[in-house]
Amino acid sequence: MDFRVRYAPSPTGHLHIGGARTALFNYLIARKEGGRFIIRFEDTDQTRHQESGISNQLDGLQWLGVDWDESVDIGGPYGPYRQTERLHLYKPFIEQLIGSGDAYYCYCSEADLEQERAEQEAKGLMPMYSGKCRHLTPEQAEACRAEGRKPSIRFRVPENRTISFNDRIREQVEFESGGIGDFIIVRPDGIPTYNFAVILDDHLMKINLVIRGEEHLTNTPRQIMMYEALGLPVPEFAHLSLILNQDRKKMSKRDESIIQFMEQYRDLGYLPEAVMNFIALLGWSPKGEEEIFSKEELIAQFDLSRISKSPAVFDMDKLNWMNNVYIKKADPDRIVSIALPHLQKAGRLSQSLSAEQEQWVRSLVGLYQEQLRFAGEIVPLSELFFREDVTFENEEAKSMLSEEHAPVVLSSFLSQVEQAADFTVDAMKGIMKAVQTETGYKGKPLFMTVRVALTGQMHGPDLNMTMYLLGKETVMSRVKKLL
RNA sequence: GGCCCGUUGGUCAAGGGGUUAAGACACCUCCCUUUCACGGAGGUAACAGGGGUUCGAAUCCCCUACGGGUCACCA
Repeated sequence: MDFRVRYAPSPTGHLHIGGARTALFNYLIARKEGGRFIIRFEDTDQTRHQESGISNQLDGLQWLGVDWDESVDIGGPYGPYRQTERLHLYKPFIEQLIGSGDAYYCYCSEADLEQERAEQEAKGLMPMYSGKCRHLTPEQAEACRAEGRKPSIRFRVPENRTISFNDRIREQVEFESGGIGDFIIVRPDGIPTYNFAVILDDHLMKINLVIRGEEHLTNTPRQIMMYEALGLPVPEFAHLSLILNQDRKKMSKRDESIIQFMEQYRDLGYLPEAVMNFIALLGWSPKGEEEIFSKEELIAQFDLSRISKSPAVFDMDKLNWMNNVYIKKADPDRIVSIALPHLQKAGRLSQSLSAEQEQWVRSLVGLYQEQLRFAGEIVPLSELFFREDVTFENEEAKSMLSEEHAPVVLSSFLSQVEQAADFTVDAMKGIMKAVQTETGYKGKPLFMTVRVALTGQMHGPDLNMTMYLLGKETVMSRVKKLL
């Protein structure tokens, strides 16, 4: 039998970390097992649906490096791939359930239900549908219709049933049907609810393993009861634990302690392969000690049995470290192309660059490539190249220039720079060497003096490259101001 | 509150009856370097608590605590 898994998001917004991980795990297992990965959209809630949600999800996954075999854009043998286009497919199943008595019409209005809930809560009971429309006589039903009430359809939850299933991650899980009230499967407007549509779609699309978030765990017994009432085979389930924020709370959409959407990572200059690698490690751990994996390696290594039951806290520090690992290894031109827009957006560079400027940017980004945690970080890191005047970062830096050797070193340095025939990176070495021979200073007194004079900082990237990138004019004017 | 799931260093985590309880991030120290970053070498730091079972429990069972999920005409 073909191995088929799916990611079934609701198209309400951007691709979230949790969704990305669910999609990724489905994708990895599909590729590993030589199965098919399907993306289907659960858009039955008309009030929340956003048209852009579909492309947000797909674009986010594409950026991450996850591809799919069947979905709304490329079609497939079991389409359509959005629920609102599948409404006609659900009809026979609804009729079957009504016919067998496993589902019934319920004429309660939302106001009725709300009142019922309020009464239950007042009595200290937990809200659960009472089942009062279960045994409506034809006359009562007729009366309701005469009042203009439009019925929803509820699933009749069997009494005294224990529903147990073997979750691939959580192992044996059991629920009692007594704790589950009859739930709505079709809204009065004829559109099925998620819990109902999802089982039909999974069945119709021949999904045999459902990998999804833990928030669906308690939906599972409902779904199993429906599969059974319909006489359909029940797929396997694997429920992934949640991803928590750094306060160990479930990430809420408004949570600002964590960057939650793929789009934001892309915009900040994270590398998709790093983000994929990192997300894969959220709740899954490889066999050995290696943690850096290409997509191909992830596919080869991935294994459902190594998924953790406990929730994972999203650790931004580690993501940053991992992204830096990938940036260091990346082709410099690629990092330039990601970093450049950040510099332009910050107003450091104009939108169109001369060939010379382009070369300059290449060197600039190259200077910082080893330490960038994400490409956007180039803006704060390279600040010293863009400001008008040198400002000293602290008193210690300033005092470097009041030492007695400072004027000696600087005036020698200035004349060497003035005389320099060319101002290439290699030429810088010669200049510093000449200053050394002329003044007799070397090491820290020499280099630190020049560094502080040019940048105002005691720490910074390679000095030769810094001088070269500053350019002859800037170097001279910065030194002159200090003499 | 009922039901369900979880709990190994600050974080991710390995381990599944006998281990000096891995490894990674972060942090600290040292080395490299004019400095920073990178890199390298070390270091601090954990089985939520209590009962069992067992010759022996981080590993198995029960209870408690804590965290989370869910109880919708949301997915």
